[in-house]
Amino acid sequence: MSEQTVSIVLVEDDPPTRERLSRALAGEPRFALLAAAGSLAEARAALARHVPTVLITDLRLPDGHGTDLIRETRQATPATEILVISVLGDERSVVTAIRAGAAGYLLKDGTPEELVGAVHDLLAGHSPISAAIARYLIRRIQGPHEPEEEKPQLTPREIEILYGIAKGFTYNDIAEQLGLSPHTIPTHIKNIYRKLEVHSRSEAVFAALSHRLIRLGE
Amino acid sequence: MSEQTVSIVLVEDDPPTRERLSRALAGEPRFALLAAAGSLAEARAALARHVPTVLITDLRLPDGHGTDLIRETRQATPATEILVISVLGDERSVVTAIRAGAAGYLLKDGTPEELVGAVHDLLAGHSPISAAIARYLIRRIQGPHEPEEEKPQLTPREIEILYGIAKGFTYNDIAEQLGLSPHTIPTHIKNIYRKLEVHSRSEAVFAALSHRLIRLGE
DNA sequence: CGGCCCATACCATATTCATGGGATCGCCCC
DNA sequence: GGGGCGATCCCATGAATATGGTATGGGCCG
Repeated sequence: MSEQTVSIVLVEDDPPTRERLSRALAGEPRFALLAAAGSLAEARAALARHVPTVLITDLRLPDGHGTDLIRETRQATPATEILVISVLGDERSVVTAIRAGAAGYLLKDGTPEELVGAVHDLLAGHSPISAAIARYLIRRIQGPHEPEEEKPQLTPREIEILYGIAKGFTYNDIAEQLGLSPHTIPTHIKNIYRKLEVHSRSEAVFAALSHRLIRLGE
Repeated sequence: MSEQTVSIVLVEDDPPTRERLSRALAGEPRFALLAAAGSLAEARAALARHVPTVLITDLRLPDGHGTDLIRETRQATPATEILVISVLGDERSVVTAIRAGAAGYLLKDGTPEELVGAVHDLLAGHSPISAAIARYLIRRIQGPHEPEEEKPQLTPREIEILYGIAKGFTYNDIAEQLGLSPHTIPTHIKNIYRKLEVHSRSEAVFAALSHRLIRLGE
């Protein structure tokens, strides 16, 4: 990727841990630790002076939350890769931090080698993630464990008509598009209403989208 | 988690690689390699006989695709943890495999220790993921890089009314709910139509959902 | 073959909507 | 202080909708 120096800003409130992480980073000659902050304020001050290649930050800080720092850094210097190192392994923390712009997330139980490796991963465009964390991401990707809820099933024709309704067409428009008699449309719509348990076009659109019977997309 | 034996089925078409992985797993006394299959057919036969604790599989197989195996196994024996080991690092393969039910995904360049560690991670309910793979997941979580498309912006009042429409309420219903005069509703709706460039209630609901002005959820 | 469901077609009526007007009252900003 | 805009209110009319019927033909399946 490059033989150049990798500048790093480290944010970690616990002094012994901060020391430990600093030493771990110092083990790699190419790494230049620009600053080691112990609070959000210190971190902001450091980031105002330096633009690091990598930002390594804790989430729980004495004067605020690391996700704010992540968001700010993403805004100010999007090229900076952000690695979270935290003891917080709950889903909310993880997802929030990643949404804020973190590219990696390690739990605090790693070895020095793992930390150095993680930074290298980041520079290679990869995303070092502790296995315990990754499970959350996997679950997110797999989607909300659909309990195969019995969705009210509509016939293909009814689906077509629903799309017509969603697009705001009138009965006559729909009839013309589908090559039907205008008198046929109300019957289909009546059936749709019954199946979806609704009583108006707009409610039907909303319900159909909720049940994923039709999809968004213009 | 347990001191019991961990039964494993391995699926990998390349004989030397299969040998290498088998040996890596054999290094752990608690692991019992039930079968080492070289094709989808062999894998299915093995899984018909055994129900392993962990299934380790390649994606590209001579007689089909590993994701099918993953899907089948998820269906048949949901308790089996599934680990993908593949050279395929593209986003499609990764996401498809995970959606199919894989709980871990390693690239094929790992050390024997990493493979054994990954299996232990799986048993602990974690998700071992190669850093190169994880970047895709992160990006998915971070959401479709919103191009900050200027969505037509509605006033809070208009949003409220839109929800009313989506739920199928009539003008009078909405007016009553919001404590407004029934005569006020049409005016708001006219404004909504203008902003969304639509001409009916149902189309407005559809457009509003497309633009994420209102959200699904009953 | 008889039954069930989908798709189709038609009629009638009361309700609701869409849309054109016009109008008042705050609030913010230049 | 004037202009813009959001929010509110009111009226009127024609168009579209919701909803109750009834009815026919074509598949599919036991």
